[in-house]
Parts: sequence; C-alpha cells; structure tokens
Amino acid sequence: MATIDTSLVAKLPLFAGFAPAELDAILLEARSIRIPKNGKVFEQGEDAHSFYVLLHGHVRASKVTLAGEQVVVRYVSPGETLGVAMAIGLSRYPATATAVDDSIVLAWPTAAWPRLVERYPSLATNTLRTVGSRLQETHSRVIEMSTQQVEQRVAHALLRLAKQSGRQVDNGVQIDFPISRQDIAQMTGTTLHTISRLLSGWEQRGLIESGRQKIVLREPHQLVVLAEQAPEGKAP
Amino acid sequence: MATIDTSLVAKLPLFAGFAPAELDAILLEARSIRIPKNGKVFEQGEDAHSFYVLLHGHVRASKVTLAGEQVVVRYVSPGETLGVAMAIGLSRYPATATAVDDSIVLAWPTAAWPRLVERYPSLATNTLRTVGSRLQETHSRVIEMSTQQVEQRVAHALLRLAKQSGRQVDNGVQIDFPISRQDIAQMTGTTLHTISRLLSGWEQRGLIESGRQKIVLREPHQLVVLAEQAPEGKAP
DNA sequence: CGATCGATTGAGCCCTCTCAAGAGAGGTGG
DNA sequence: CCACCTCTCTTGAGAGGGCTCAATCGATCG
Repeated sequence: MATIDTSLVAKLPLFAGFAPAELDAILLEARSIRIPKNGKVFEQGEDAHSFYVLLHGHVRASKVTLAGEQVVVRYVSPGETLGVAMAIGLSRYPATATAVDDSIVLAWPTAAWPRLVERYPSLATNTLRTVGSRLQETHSRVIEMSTQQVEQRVAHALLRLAKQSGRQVDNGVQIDFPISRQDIAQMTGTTLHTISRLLSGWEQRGLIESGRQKIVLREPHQLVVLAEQAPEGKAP
Repeated sequence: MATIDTSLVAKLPLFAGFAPAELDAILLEARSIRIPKNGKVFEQGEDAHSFYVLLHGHVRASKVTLAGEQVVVRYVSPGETLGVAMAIGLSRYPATATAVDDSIVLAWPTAAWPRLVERYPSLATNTLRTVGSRLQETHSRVIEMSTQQVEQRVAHALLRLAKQSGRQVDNGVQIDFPISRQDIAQMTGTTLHTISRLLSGWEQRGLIESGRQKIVLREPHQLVVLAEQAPEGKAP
C-alpha cells in the first residue's frame, strides 16, 4: 500500500491544528480510492462502513424521497469530508454520494472513528465546525425557498457553485464539473423545464453561456443583482 | 447563587456519559435565568456571549432575511441546547431566540466552552450528534419544500410539533405552547392566509380544533394520511 | 371599553408546474 | 466511419395552487 502524502491533507479543516506526526498516524489508517465518473462513493440507506475525505474531483450528495423524487443535498469539493454518518450518530448513510467527475477519496473505516476521536479530540471539534457550517448553509437554503422566487434561488445557486468550484475561463467563470438542468432543478426545488427556460432567457441577455452539462457565468455581477432583487418593494 | 440540581440535567443528551462529579463541576459555571414570555434569550447578530440549555418552557428560533421577512428555524423543547454558536465556529448568533412561554434556561459564558471541551471531550461529541441531527431535520425540510405541496408540508409540521411538544387532552393532542397561523406560515414557507384557509378546512372536516394561538389535533392519523398522500400518482 | 393583535374570507391574478413534442449532442457498435 | 440510440435540452400551450390585496370579525389586554 502506497503511503499518502501528508502535505496533501495538512491544510484541510478536518486536520487543523494537527502535528505532522499525528497526521501521519491518522493517514496510515486511510486508503485512497479512485471513483470513476458516475460511480457511487456510497448509497443512501447502506451501512455506514467508511467515512471519507474528497481529495480530487467532485461528488454530488443526493437523497431520494419515498415517492422516488431526487433532491440534491450538496456538491462536495476537494478537501471536504463526506459520509461522516457515525460522527453524527447515524449507522446508515442518509444520502447517496455520486462522483460527477473522476474522483479520488481517502477512506477510513467507520469503526476507527471512535478510537481516533478519543485519541485526537480535535477531530471532533473540527468536524463540529464543519457540520455546523453545513447546518447554516442548509438553513440559508430553507430561507431562500421560503422567501424567494425561482429566479432568485437559481441565481444564488449558480453563484454559490461558481464560488465553490468556479474556474476562470476567457469569457467568464465556468462551473468546473458537468451539471445538467435537472441537477440544478433538484438543488433549487423546481423542474428542469423551468430551469431550461430561465437559463435560455439569461443566455439571450448575455448573462451566461451554457451547453450540454456546462455553464459559464459571463456576468456574475449581473447575476448578483438578479439574485438580490426582491420581486417588489418589501423591505421597510 | 443557588446550586443547580444535578438530577435535572443528568439525562440530557449534552451530558450523556458524564459522572455526577463532572456534572457538578460543569453546572457550577452555569447560571439559571428566567425568560418571561415573549422575552429574548438572544438576538440574531448579537455577540455570542453565552450558550444555553433550555430547562423549562419553549423557545422559538427565527431568522430575518435582508428583506425583513421572518423565517422560523425551529422550536426548542426542554432539554435541548441553544446558542451553541462558538462550538460551530461562529462569533455571533445566527438567529433570534424568543421565549414563547415563560421559560428557564441554564447559561454558560461562551468563553468557557473551549476550556470545558478540552477537559470534557464528550461535550464535543455529544454536541456533534445534536448538530448532526438538526442537520438531518433541516435537510428533511428542504426536501419537503422541494417536493410537497403546502397542505402536506403543513400537516407534517403540525405532526412534528405535536410529537415534540404535544400534550394529551380530552379531544386529542394539543400543541403545548402558543402558536399563531403566522408562525406556522413562517415554518412552512407560506402565508398566514393560506394557513388560515387550510386550518379552517381541516377544522370543518373534524381533523383539528383550533383557536387563537392554539391547535388541537383531533385525528392525528388522518393528518398522517394527508401528509403522506402524493398530489397524484408519482411513485413508480 | 377602546385598542391592538390574531384569524377569517373573498376575488383575482400570476408564477410555476404539467403535459406534450421535438431537436441536438454524444456515445457506441457494427 | 456511419447509423442508431440515448440523454440532455428546448419550447409551446394550458391549468392551477398559492399569493396578493382588501375588508371584516373576534378575542385579549391594559
């Protein structure tokens, strides 16, 4: 088994405040796994055998409802943890994690978590911060869905994706992984038809440039304006 | 300063796995505070000077948007923690906590958190579990808002409130604190008008019984049916 | 007993969904 | 290398759920 390079992970939030020797010890227990595009890291309902750190690529976490509808929970960027079910008291994964690009993850057996946490309590406090900020983000999403129109929500979603995983290209900022209209619909609680119409409109106005599973923000600032504009005068 | 009775808090999730002596030591640093009905425990944006455990009463956590709209984040029941901003890496409270009933909280200075966590690492793992389950609940809410109609969402919300804070009364289960149509609207992402119409309808059908800031579920099972019924055939 | 706050109810509209086709892009196998 | 097939995206037409606007009523409180 090849050793994992410490420098790759030393700066991740999960390992903040760790000494190199500690990091080595922890990494010794991890395996590096390559997940091909469209492969699953884990599936909703499955026994939570491992937890992960994404090293490379992009992963979509999604849940299916009883009625069979899919909702995208979030997109995972390199450096983030995923599948930390045990840490938050779950024995099964609450969502399905799908690689949207060829990806590489570090995997630890879930069984190791309690022992690691006991030995390195910072793991718990660091994870607490991570889960806390995800809670904040999810609350923001609830608030958006409660108070904003579809157009604003979609603009926000694209801006967030661009900030998180944007790549500078000649004519703007491109979202750095394949994403379909359907995916955006499942992130914003709409239908792919509405997203298609919306993006077509924006494209005509020169705000974006889009193709098959590809979106470039040409005028991010204009999108910010759109995202923040209230339907009509609301603020006192 | 009166000593706080250990037995009151020994069973709370936050203190799971603590020895009585440890509990005593932690409680020594807490103050007990009475918050009158409609009083604030803390306000959104304010410096996070303390964190709390609710001992008695009910507290509503809500956020205001830039546009000035309120959204109810959750209702806090006795035994739950609130205001743990520092633990999740925030220096200001992300929401406002209002007592909806005369309430009593235990308060610790936020400054004590890092020291307490270092000495009692279980505080971190216990809080991690709590924050994790709140994250799950918030995800459920996003999913409901994405896939369900208002009627289903409201039914779910009432059932959840009843499960969390229901009191058995002669003709059903009463939600054990004052709650207005407006509050329910802010929990479910609708308007008080829609809620009023909906509840009026349910009342006529004998499902519930309601008055000013008061709701009794007469036929919880019927509400479950309502909550789970898809608008039209959706599941494969 | 007036004033304030919560609840009710009607009318009309509009944003978004549903239903329905069809076109374009990419991948694959012969 | 071409033909086919699948997946993604586009676009139109129509309907409807829930919102907005508006007015009134009832209850609680000082």
